Amino acid sequence: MPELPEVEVVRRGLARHVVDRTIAHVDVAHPRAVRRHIEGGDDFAARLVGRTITAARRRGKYLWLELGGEGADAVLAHLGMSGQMLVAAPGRPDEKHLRIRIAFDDDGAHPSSGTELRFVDQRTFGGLAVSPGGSELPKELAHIALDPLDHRFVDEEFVTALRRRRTGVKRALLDQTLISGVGNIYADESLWRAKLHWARPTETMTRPAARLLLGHVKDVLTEAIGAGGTSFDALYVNVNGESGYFDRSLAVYGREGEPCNRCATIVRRDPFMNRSSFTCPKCQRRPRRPRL
DNA sequence: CATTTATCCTGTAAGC
DNA sequence: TGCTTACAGGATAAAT
Repeated sequence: MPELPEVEVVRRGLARHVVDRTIAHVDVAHPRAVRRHIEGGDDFAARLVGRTITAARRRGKYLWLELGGEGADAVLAHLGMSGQMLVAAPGRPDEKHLRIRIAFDDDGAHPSSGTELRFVDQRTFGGLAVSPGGSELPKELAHIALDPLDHRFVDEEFVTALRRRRTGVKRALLDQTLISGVGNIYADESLWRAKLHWARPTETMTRPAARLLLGHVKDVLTEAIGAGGTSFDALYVNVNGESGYFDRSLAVYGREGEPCNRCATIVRRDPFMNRSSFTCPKCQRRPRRPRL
């Protein structure tokens, strides 16, 4: 599932393969993939043709491709649960869930000349849209907090904001308006490293405890990027179709019934927000007054 | 206003 | 074997 590390790996692939290339054709095969582009698929395509991609950027789980020329618009993308950005040879057979195809007008100078960009998305929670230019950050992302790997992220502001919340610590980690980029997998991994239960009320966390948690969040995200991301359900791949291998380093996520790496206690799974939370019941004590 | 819940979607796997 | 059901979960609209 694409969280910050997976999106960052994809962003790096896009920076390598499509930046400095000019768009020649755009085919929208499924309207749902551009549902956030209010003007529709035809307008989406028309706005891209002839534009040159000048940069690939990311905040949290969002990424965007900056477009040169008038307007300085951007193609804003979210991978949702199963979105893939694939760099493919044009002759390769279409993927079953191919949603958008972007072809380029290459003169042979770019190392990736001749390839096309495909947005493939099985569960259709992801999508692309053109975001009007004029600001450094696409305006649709104004409510998305800085992610913890952004150099502008201020640790002490996060610590203060976290402790001001009146909710469970995992809910807070998943709140993209508080800290962006963390999803279910890395939330569980960070909490395990910090020895915190997901239902721990944020208001009971000390500042040092919050700092330690944040440090673990940064560590796990950084390590996962280094491993090429987590391909737990094989729906996540990089732009070349390759899986990441951080799943081998997961301590609790998806390990129900297996022994904790620290104390060998059996990892348990709890229902949480229409999904699951994985914890070691010994390392991560359930609070007396849990906030679900 | 702050917080929580329901909803979107499809493929896989478990259960009967 | 074949059908039904549960599950995966990010973002957001709607509800509390």
